[in-house]
Amino acid sequence: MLQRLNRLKKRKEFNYIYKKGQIAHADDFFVHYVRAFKPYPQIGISVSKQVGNSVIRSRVKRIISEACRLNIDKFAVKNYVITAKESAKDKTSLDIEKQLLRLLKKYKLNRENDV
RNA sequence: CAGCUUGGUCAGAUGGUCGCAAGUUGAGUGAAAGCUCAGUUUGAGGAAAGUCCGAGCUUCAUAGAGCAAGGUGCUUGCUAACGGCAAGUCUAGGUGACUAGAAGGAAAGUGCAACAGAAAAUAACCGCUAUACCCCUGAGUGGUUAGUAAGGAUGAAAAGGCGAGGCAAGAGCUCACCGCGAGUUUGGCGACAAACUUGGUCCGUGUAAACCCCACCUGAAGCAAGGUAAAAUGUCCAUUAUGGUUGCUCGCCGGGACAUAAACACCGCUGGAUACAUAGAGCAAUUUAUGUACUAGAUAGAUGACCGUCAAAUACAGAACUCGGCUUAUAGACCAAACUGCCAC
RNA sequence: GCGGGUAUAGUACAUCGGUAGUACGCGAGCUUCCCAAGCUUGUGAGGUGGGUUCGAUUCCCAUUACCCGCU
Repeated sequence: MLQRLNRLKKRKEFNYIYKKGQIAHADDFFVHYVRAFKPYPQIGISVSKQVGNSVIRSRVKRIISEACRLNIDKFAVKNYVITAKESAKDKTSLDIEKQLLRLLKKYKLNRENDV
């Protein structure tokens, strides 16, 4: 699980990011991102009811969260909302982690690229 | 041995690495609230689900009156309470163990019973008969008359069934057997059962999961309840008003309602009608006594990821104030009891 | 989390327990040189599973899906 510091909390912040942010796509999820409010990256995770019942949703959320936690150093200092697609329910944590890293590279969200 | 019925138990374990939440101990920092680091303990189910019942708790009046509305409906018991559970009764199903049942009242009243059929509920349309009676006639063989529910294609349902006697023809008209009703006695706390007696006006069919009647029960809203702290602006109404308490009437209480903005910190928040074991009471549900055990409490919302071993690790599924039930979903494994069939002795 | 509602033809809606109807749509025909409009005609449905009843879309129970309200 992510540290408390790196979580997004307020509904307002989520709405702001949905409204103003840019979108990056991967196979099983997509990411809204926008400039940071704080000097460290913050991540919120959203899994809609279409993905499955509460057990499956919870599992998807944890896997994504775990992938983010292990790679939190590689995120550029921005705010992110990661939304899971319906296909994410059968994936393992390795798959998700691989996709996340590829996405960060592709959209130049690595920390080295941050200015 | 095979099949079947019922009841119950479990719901992956274990080691390592990296994490999350809460409590707690220590250290650091800070005026304080708190924050950071290190250690340690604990951390999701049998249904946590559906939200179908019941209760606690909170607010409204102290929970009040009447009407309306809704629920339940065999008996006895259990329970804080219940639409739940247990033990029985009756009916239906099964060879049986056993299973299922919203199972009061149709003679308080109203409604409905399509199509078909003579008729769907005060049964004479057809048929049968001509004893008695009346009319007519030469004569009954006739009837704008009388008797008659044995027969009549239907229908889910047709006026107790079947046989014999009887009759003009028929008919519980009479009789035997069966069914049904009433009474008495016996057994049972009771639902009810058994035996006996008696009833032919046994001539009010079905439907109450149609309205309804009877008996019993229900004040309303829900932790987004509610409390503590903090709390800006505008508009409207103002005691014959307005709002709340229930759908209506009464009664009761209070200054209130709406919009925008801001805020959402803490309490409520988890130890209780609690679970298990033993002993006593009871057929049982349950209960009494004693002992032992208890440590989820989040708030964008904690239980995860990876690797190894156990033949295999896989079902349904994730706490959000708390309990008691019901209903629904569910891989695999195990235990106990009973029944039926076959084989052997 | 709590409270409430709906499900009928491809679509929008009706229906007192007794063969489920209307409009638009879709198919065919007529009309026209052709199309549109018009006329005639046809097609096609009770969310799922039980129960009550002679009989259920309707009454009762369970279940599934969808919608609405309370921040």
